[in-house]
Amino acid sequence: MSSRVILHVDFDYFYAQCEEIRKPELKTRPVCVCIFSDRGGDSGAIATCNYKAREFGVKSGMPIVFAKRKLETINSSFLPADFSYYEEISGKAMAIIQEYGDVFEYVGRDEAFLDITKKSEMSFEKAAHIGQQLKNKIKSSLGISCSVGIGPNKLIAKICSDHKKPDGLTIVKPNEVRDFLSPQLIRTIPGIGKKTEERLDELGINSIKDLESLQIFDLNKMFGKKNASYIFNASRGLDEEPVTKREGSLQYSRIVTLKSDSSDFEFILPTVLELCKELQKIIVEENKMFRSVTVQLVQTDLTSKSRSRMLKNPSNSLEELEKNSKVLLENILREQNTQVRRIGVKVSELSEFKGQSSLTSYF
DNA sequence: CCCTCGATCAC
DNA sequence: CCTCATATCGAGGG
Repeated sequence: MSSRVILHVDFDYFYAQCEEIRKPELKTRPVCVCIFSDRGGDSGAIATCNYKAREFGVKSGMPIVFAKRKLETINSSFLPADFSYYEEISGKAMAIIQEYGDVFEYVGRDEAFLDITKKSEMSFEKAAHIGQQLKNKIKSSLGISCSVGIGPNKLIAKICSDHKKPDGLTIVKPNEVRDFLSPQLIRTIPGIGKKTEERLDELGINSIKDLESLQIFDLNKMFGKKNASYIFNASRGLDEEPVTKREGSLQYSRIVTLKSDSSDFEFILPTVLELCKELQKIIVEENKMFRSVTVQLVQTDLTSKSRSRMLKNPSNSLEELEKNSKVLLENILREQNTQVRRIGVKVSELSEFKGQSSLTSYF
C-alpha cells in the first residue's frame, strides 16, 4: 500500500494582492483588477478583486460595468491588469515553493502542487509544519499571503486549499477524508462546474454524500465514461494523479474582442494576422513547431465556433500560419449568419523544432 | 486510428 | 454586459 502526502498552494486574490503590495494604501478599499477589452470605455471583465470588493458582491469574471455599479458609492480602485508584473512575483514565489517538495507541479500563475511524501516522512504533522513554513516564507520574502491544503492526493489537497481562504492552512488525513467531503457541495470538487452541478441538481444531488450514492452506470450515461469514473472516484476522495513536473504547453492561443461586431472579412483579417504574428513569435521563442491551426470566434450572442486544419508537416513559419488562418477565416465567415464579437487563433499539435529537412536531404 | 468541432472547466 | 488561456472529452465522420 503506497500512500502520499500532497500539498496545494493557492495565492490569495493574487492579481489584486500584487497591486496592494506596490501600493499599500489600496488595502483599505475595494480593488478590482480589470481586463479591458478593445471596445473602449468600461467594456471588459474583472480578473480578480480583493476581499473588500467581494463584500460588495464583486466576483471575478463579472463585467466591469456591473462591478462599478456595485461599488458606485464606495471609494474603490479599478486597475488594468499588469500581467508581466504578476508574472514576476509569481516566478519568485514559485522558486521558493519548489524548494519545499520532492516534486513540484506548476499549475498557473497563482497555483502549484508539491509532492511532500518524502520531505514529510509520511507524517501529516510534519506536513502541516512544512505548510506553515512555506506560508511564512512567502509572506516574509514577498508579502504575499496564500492558502495551503494538504491531503493524501491532489484532489483533497486542492479542495483543502480552497476550504479556508484567505491565509488558510487545511490538513485532511486519509482517515478524515470521508467526513471532510460528505457534507460539502458537489461544486467543491474541481471539474464539477456550473453545467454538471445543474444536471445533478435536477436529480436532487447536492452534497458529495448524495453524489456518492449514484451508480457508476448512471454516471456513465450522463457524463461519459471518463468523466463518470472521475466523479465516482472523486466523490469518495480517491485520486491517483501523480504530481508531475510540467513541461511546455500543448497549445498556444490568442483571442481578442473586435472594436465592433462585424462579419466582414476585410475588417477582421488584420486582427487575425496580428494574432498570428504573436503566436508565431512564441512558437519560435519556445523552439516549437505547430501542425494544427484553429480559428475560433465568439458571436454576438456569445456562442462560439471554431474551424481547424492539420498541416501536412510541422511548421514554425509565419507565412504558413497566416495562410491557413486566412483560409479558415474565409470558411468560417462564409457560414456565418450572426456577427462576430471576438476572434482568436490557436496553434496546437506542437513538437520540438527540427531544422528544415526533406526526405532527399538524407541522401 | 486520425481528424474536426463543440462543450466544459476554470483561470 | 460578457476577458483570456489551456486542457480534456466525446460524438461524428472518415
